[in-house]
Amino acid sequence: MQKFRDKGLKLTPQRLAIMEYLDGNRNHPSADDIYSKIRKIYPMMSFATVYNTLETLKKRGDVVEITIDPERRHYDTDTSHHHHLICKKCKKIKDIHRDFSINIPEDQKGAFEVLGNHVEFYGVCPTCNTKGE
Amino acid sequence: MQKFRDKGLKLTPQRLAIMEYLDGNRNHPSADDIYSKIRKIYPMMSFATVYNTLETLKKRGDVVEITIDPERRHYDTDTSHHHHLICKKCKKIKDIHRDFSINIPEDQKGAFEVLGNHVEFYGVCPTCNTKGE
DNA sequence: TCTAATATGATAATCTTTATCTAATTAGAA
DNA sequence: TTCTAATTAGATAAAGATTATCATATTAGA
Ligand SMILES: [Mn+2]
Ligand SMILES: [Mn+2]
Ligand SMILES: [Zn+2]
Ligand SMILES: [Zn+2]
Repeated sequence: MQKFRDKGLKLTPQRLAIMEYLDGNRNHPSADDIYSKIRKIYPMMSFATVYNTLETLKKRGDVVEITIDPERRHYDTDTSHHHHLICKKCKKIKDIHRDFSINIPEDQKGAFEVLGNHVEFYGVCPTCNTKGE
Repeated sequence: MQKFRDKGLKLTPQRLAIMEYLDGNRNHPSADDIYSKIRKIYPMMSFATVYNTLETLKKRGDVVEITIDPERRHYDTDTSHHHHLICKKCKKIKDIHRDFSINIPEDQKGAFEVLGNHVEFYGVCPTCNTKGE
């Protein structure tokens, strides 16, 4: 938490609430997840502030945006290089920590400058599999 | 094209225009790409019909939805298993045909039923790299 | 030709995300 | 502690993408 007290980042109650919520959170929440949860405790929280803060944290590299759910964006506080497993039914996102050594064949890469990769595994989580039938 | 003339799919001029546009298209167009292009020739085309048709084609398995651009959904007529390379600047999407044998380590998979995977490579395409500087 | 089933498209509605702008707050200097 | 410049919050509007409604038009067959 203290790691935010620098680079001219002003600390406000709202930011602190968001950062506290995110700290150690491995659920890849959406903006709405964050807003809904926090407003219960801090009803003065605004949606705009959630987006503003996420934008700020993203720029600082404290949070990374995940494009894996077509419905909405999710945010990850684990900024290390890793991959994800998403449940097609409940959209729960799980981390996959493993360094797959995948590289694009030279003939397909051409002059494209490849900066990174992300593997999305998809399927059905144990919970949904049980409930389903 | 003739492959659509079955399973009770009614052929309308609008659908034919969309299918013709998609046939062999490797650009992973968005709904808007499709709509914008087609309306020049068929001004009677409606956005709703584009979405309706994409939904129909998706259900039939003739088209697959791609979640790689947080701004909008893209559609792929190549339904074989393959991966993508996206330019962070212009959002151009390129196919990567290669079967990476990636599997989730057992200890991380647990009881999760994994149905597939998709690798997203990202970087900067030659065009954007040149223009950029 | 007739008809049942299906599709179109105008329109409204919903949702997510971004933009604007003023009042309030923060951090740091004095 | 007080003051002030810079930043932030949040109400609100706006923008975009996608979905829902539903009356009208069209299609595929009988
Ligand atoms: Mn993660
Ligand atoms: Mn493709
Ligand atoms: Zn699930
Ligand atoms: Zn590019």
